[in-house]
Amino acid sequence: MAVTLKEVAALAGVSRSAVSRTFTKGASVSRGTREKVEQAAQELGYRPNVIASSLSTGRTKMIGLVLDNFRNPIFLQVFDLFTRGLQDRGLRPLLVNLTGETEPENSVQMLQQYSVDGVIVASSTLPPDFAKAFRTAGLPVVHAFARHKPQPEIDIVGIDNRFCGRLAARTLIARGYSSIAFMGGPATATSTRDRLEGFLEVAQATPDITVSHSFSEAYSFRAGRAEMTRLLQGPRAQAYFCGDDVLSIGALSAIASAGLSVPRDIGIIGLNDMEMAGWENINLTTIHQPTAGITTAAVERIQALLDAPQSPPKAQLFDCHIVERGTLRAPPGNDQAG
Amino acid sequence: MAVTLKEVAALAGVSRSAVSRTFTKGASVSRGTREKVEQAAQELGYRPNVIASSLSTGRTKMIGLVLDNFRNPIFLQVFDLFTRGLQDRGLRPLLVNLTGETEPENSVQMLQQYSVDGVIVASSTLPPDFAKAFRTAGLPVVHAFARHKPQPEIDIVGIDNRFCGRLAARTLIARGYSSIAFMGGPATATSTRDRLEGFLEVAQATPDITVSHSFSEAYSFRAGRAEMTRLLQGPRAQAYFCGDDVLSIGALSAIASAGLSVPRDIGIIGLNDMEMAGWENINLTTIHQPTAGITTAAVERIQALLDAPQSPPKAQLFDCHIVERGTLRAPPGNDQAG
DNA sequence: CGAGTCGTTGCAACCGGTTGCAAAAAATCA
DNA sequence: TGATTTTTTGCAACCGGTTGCAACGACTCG
Repeated sequence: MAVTLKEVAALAGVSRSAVSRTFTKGASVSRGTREKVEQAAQELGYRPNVIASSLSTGRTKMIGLVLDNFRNPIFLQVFDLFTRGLQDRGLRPLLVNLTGETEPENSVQMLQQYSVDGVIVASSTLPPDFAKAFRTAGLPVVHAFARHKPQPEIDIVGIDNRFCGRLAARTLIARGYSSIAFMGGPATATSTRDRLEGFLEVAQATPDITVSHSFSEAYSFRAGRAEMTRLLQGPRAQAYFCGDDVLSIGALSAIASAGLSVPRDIGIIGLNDMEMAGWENINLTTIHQPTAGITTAAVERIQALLDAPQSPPKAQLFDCHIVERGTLRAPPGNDQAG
Repeated sequence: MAVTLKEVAALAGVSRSAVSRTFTKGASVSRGTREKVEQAAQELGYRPNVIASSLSTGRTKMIGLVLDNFRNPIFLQVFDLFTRGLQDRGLRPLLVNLTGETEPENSVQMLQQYSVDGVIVASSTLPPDFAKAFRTAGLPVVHAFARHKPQPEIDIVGIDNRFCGRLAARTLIARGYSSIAFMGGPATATSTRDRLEGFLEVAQATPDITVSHSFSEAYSFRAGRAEMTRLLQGPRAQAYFCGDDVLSIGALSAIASAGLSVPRDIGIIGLNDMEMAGWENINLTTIHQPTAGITTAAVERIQALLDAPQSPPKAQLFDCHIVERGTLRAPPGNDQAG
């Protein structure tokens, strides 16, 4: 159906090699030949077939994009950033939806069958070994939103979740909350475990602070609402660090349903700073995760790996900071003028 | 790097054809040969390379998935459904992010270069001709969330937006609102234009009803909030049909910021029934769009087209219905018991 | 036991490109 | 101008598979 190199060669009156060379940059073609070929190609509407050329070159310019979270709206943005970032560099995302799957083997085989040049795993919940399976199979891989490790076995880019946990605890304590809690995502998620660790580290090192924690079933509204509803039935903390924004929003709705008010009765701080957190009817104080920086870095890193597959893995960490909105009370001694 | 057919053939002591045939269902191989080959393949960890085989078979099992909206959370669900639907049928989504792009040519060429077997365009805002470009180029295509047409030139699956407009108008009128308005998405979106038409059709045909309309800049929270803020500065309608849920949520936040209450002061009805609409702190009355049904139908249709590329295009329409929540007042004469 | 069937197998060509190599053509130099 | 170097070009093999075809062997049947 599509026009092939052979037809172009015939029309231009040159060999197939000549046509191939005009479309391979850096190859040696004379001005005259190039013009004849370009003319013929133009006329026939010829475009070289990437798939066919990949057989000899070993490059498909396809990148496997592996995702396992399609519930959290933040991933829509992640999606957008990844697909555009790849496209802008002439790479094509071949998608793998991992929902429910935890064994890497299937994905590895599938992506190998399609000869992708590399793989980006975007998930904060997958176990650290997951991405390693791609590397073991010989595929360049970078794990975005990964758990931090000083000497990683594969390339990772993300945030320091323990730091975020500490930041949250310090912030709550500085606001004068003396009874604080962490309401995490799923107990199995590495991101949640790390955030908890950092949170406890600071809380337990500070005198006169009561700290507790619990987990939700998923990083989702429903899970957050359910967990906060449950928490409100017992003795409650003064402020909660929720493992994620969407979880926070679920918690906020549970609090509202219980007839309580934020930040008057309870303080909430989230993590991610997703777009919704800034919506006026949500107005969530949260820790900003630089999604754009992370995705860009991941794309750049995978591209670098294509050229130098053997370069030693490194970890790239991005800074997080508090975005002040309306779900925490002001620091004590701070006159709430206005 | 990866194991090839040749190596398996060598280890099994058979010809390359024999190996190929054991992995091609329907091909003729004796029991003995098959066993030898399977044994060898197992041992080496061989998987046939789809890319290579596509050269002869003309099938890559890749489907181009073309999207242009990465702001509206409903598309995260659409994404999930499409990628899983395709995967479940052994197809692979190759993603095209169309943000900002309106010319189909680039996407057509790109997807042709990758020899995708078919294309799914998922957008309610693209002009009807967009998807046609793929068909013209010889690629099977189905347009999901497309504008309805009785005799389409390409396969479409979606909802009847004019019907939804009429349904919204009838609902508002039945609730006793006498001054109603449509707050649409972008004026260029076909979905918005059609919803408006249906809305006006009913409103104008009903005596003693005042009707008006306006457009937002995009299907987004910010656009909805901005437009409703603007509307509240003039004489306002009693109830608004917003072109989309996320737009409705923006409108709700503007209304709250203005110190007004829903549904007491203003009624709102949305469209989509995205997950968030059901969140207790949003609780939006809306028209349900059967996203799952649409995506499933689109995937099934594209698969059918792979086998019968010449089958005449058809339009598949899905029914919509009202989901009653808390942003419209009860019908008049209906005692609000409870 | 020989002829006729039928399922199995390998050869070789092909899918749409790329690329090493050697021959041909063009450019450079003496 | 002829010899030498450099550039351009086509041939042919290859990337990893598939498939038409003819040869082969086993099996059936008369």
